[in-house]
Amino acid sequence: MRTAEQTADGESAPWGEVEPEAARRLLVAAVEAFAERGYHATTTRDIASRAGMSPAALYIHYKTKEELLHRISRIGHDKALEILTAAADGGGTAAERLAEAVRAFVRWHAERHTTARVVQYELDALAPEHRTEIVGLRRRSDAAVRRILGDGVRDGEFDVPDVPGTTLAVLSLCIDVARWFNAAGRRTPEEVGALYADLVLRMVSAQKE
Amino acid sequence: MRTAEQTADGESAPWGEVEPEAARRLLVAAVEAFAERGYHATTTRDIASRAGMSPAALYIHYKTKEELLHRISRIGHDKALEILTAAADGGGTAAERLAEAVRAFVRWHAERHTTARVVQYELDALAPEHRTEIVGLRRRSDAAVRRILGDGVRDGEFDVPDVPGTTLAVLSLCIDVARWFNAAGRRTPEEVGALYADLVLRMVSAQKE
DNA sequence: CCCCGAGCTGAGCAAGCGCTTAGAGCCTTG
DNA sequence: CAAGGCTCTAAGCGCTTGCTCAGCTCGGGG
Repeated sequence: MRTAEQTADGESAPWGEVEPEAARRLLVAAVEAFAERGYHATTTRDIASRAGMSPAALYIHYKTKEELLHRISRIGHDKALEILTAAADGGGTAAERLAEAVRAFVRWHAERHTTARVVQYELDALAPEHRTEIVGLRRRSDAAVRRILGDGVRDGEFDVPDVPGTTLAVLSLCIDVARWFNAAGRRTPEEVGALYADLVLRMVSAQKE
Repeated sequence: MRTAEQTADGESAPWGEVEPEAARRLLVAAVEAFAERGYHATTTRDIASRAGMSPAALYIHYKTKEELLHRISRIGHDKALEILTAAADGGGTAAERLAEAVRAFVRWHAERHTTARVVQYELDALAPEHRTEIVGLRRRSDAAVRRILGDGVRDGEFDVPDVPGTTLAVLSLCIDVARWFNAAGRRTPEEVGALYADLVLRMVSAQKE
């Protein structure tokens, strides 16, 4: 039986897997604080007070401030990898799968840009052993996109002279959405996802003649 | 007569305009430290010792640690704006000017990725009045690229349904180079610049039929 | 020869940091 | 109702932070 992990529409809630509730409140508070000020500029007192608790309460649920960051980074990277492998393994032509990968990945970076900012820009603040773990997940994300491009080239759908370089560029374009996306701005996450899927398809498509 | 501002080949040296020499040494040390660990995680003691001085020496040349960041950010943004306006105002077709803008802008982000990382990712650490000044420079950079795209659409060279959105995507793609570029990696700044110029041209080119 | 201002250092201050500890409150179990 | 365990708080420890200040050094002008 699932509880907090699932919402009515069946989509997984952002931090449903974090239990108990006090630990989740602290983690959500940490995501907001890290995204706003950065990991190093955020104090444990700030996190605790956002969660409505005393500074000491944090250490009942997490050993260190870095463990909080690691949990956030791990969950976020799992989600990112899930989105990209789902698109890579999905049905359809390489173009359809690439468009879906970019659309969904960008949508996640825009919709959850608070989380994504921490996930993408605080890697250096992780302890060495945690960083190598996360880097492994990132390599698998890279492989998923590279596979789609490779399939498209093989099937003659795409014209991509430099597959690794283009993979890097596509992922880079999507990731940077977390930096500039503003929830109060004019574009919705869906609109940005659609725009970016179109731009990426243009980057890789074989020219008609 | 120019001195430290110019090298033998006529290209401007990175921090030539910073005088006297001790102030420049401190600034270069700060760029390295900020890029490696981030502004908030860098101590004034670290900056001073990298420059071979005592912590107190920093405050003879700069009022605060934030003033150092502001000077770095200002010089970096001036350079970025100069690169983009030079390309926008240069001769040739819109496609040639866009390719040159991306090539030069990416090359700068790769070659000087230490500086670029501080310039692009430490905006939030600036004091409010310094931030608004820098945001103004960034808007002018945005306008330079938008102008090239607008010219290309007007002349029928480009097919760009969403000019502001595509401007954002092009700049975003270039800026993110500072995050992932590794000087020890396989690609040279020139190679990345050429690859990215090609990818961006594909994004905006009218399809042949 | 002495003085002087500029550049720099050693020592250190007040504030804030991550984290610990002793114990209070309260829910569960028998 | 008593015992035990879990969650949380108030207080604070040891340390580091950005920054200050009295004084040392040293090249150039009277």
